[in-house]
Amino acid sequence: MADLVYQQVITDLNKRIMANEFIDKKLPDERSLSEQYHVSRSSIKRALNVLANQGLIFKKRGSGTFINPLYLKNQSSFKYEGTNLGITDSLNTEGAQPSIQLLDFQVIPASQELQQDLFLAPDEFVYEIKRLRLLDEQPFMIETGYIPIKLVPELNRQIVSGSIFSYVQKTLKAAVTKSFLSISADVSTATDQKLLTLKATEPVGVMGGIFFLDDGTPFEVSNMRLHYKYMKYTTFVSTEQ
Amino acid sequence: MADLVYQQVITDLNKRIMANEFIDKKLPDERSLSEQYHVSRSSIKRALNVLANQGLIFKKRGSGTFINPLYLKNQSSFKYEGTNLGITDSLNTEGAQPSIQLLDFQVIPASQELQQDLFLAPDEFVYEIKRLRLLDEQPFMIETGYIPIKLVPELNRQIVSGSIFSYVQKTLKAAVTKSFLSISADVSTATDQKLLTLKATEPVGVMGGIFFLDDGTPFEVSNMRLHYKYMKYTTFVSTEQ
DNA sequence: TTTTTTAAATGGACCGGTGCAATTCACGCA
DNA sequence: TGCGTGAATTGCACCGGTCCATTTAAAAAA
Repeated sequence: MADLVYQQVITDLNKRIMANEFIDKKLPDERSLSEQYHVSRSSIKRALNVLANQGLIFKKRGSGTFINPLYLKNQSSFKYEGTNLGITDSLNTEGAQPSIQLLDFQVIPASQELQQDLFLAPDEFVYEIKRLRLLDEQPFMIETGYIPIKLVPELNRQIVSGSIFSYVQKTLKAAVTKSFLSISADVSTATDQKLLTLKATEPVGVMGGIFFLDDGTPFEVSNMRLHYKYMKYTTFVSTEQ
Repeated sequence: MADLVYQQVITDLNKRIMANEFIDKKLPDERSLSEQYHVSRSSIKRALNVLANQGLIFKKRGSGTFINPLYLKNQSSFKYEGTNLGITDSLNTEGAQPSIQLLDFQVIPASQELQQDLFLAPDEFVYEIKRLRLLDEQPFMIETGYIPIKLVPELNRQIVSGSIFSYVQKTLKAAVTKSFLSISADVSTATDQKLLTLKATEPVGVMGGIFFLDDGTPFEVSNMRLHYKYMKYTTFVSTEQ
């Protein structure tokens, strides 16, 4: 992935953990790891912190560092798939073929709320992009996105029918790596039902997000309505910091 | 909160940011902050990293550190409330009066799935606790929790009618600080509709979680069905680490 | 004036260290 | 046998430094 020291340690520890090398569920102490890997203890700590934030290990002062047993026996319903922006560009498709159907594409003046969220002046314009996302022909998500035209002036129907994020990464050389995300549920509308092939009683999952570029520029406001069986957001939460 | 150096820096920077002290949305550089606060640059970096992970600031190498504008103008629909376990013990009640109604409380053998998730032997027992949570008399959540009896042998109806987590914190002196969390949506069942006063077409939000003690001991498996208007999970996500 | 080059500013990675706090464990005493 | 007590183990906070990559700005050249 990268040539950074602490990331190499992460990668290697991950391998060793998954290979069940630490039978007693206990990792070597930080000082030993520092010697084993020939890196400073700081770098070891950094690597371990990342793993702890992912819920893969637990650290206990005075006692040691231990592997989260639930990570090994992940035949359970819990399968944490690492950080993702909640966006389907980085979706774990698991063999299914993702596709996109463009519903609508136009340029409109930014509403007041969009002005705030995308940090725009009152007279600026945004693309409004409505898309239907499918997995193996099965529609699962209606996505309405708003992107300032000034950020990507040359957007067109063809680009928008593919992955916008990867297009941006190539042309602007700026990755979309951060987002505010809000997750809720809602009654399905007639449109939802038609597009997502839902029964009247079946709901949608709603994910709203503001996506940012590396440098903090708000890039897109997105509203996603998902077939309720396809929305499953999993995460590891820690109140410590 | 604590007497830790980097946390003091976080607290103070937070204040200064909210007080709009940095009019140009730019923070002093790390080396200056290090001098101002009379702490090492490492500690400054640590503090800034926390703030960056919360989405409050963005760092740009070679350029500086900038405040996320959306944090100041938070009159928008986005109001990020910091890390929480998704549990209502730490709920932002905002004036509303939370209460609990105990629906059911018994001891049962751990199912196979519970054995895995709570790391139990086949012959161990768990409490099954069904509770209805309300805000100002309005029921909003049906919660079914499973806790190994060996962890809290002296649990009773009275304790369970209040906050289990704060009871644990007092008696075991071990806080519940981490959780796997899974968020989805579902059609409401007849029971949901009755208890949460939902119409037949209205859905529930579903939050499933495994909660851990500080030391990594799986403490509780919880399944929560929420009135869909009360489920709103917000978070800041970054793919970098 | 415009372009190119150079230097300064600024965050990132990493090191190797000090002292401390929580836990564990062995040893000695009762 | 059981219970302290103290030493060893282990992670935590923090320091202050080196060198580097990226960005911006100033200086020099065209």
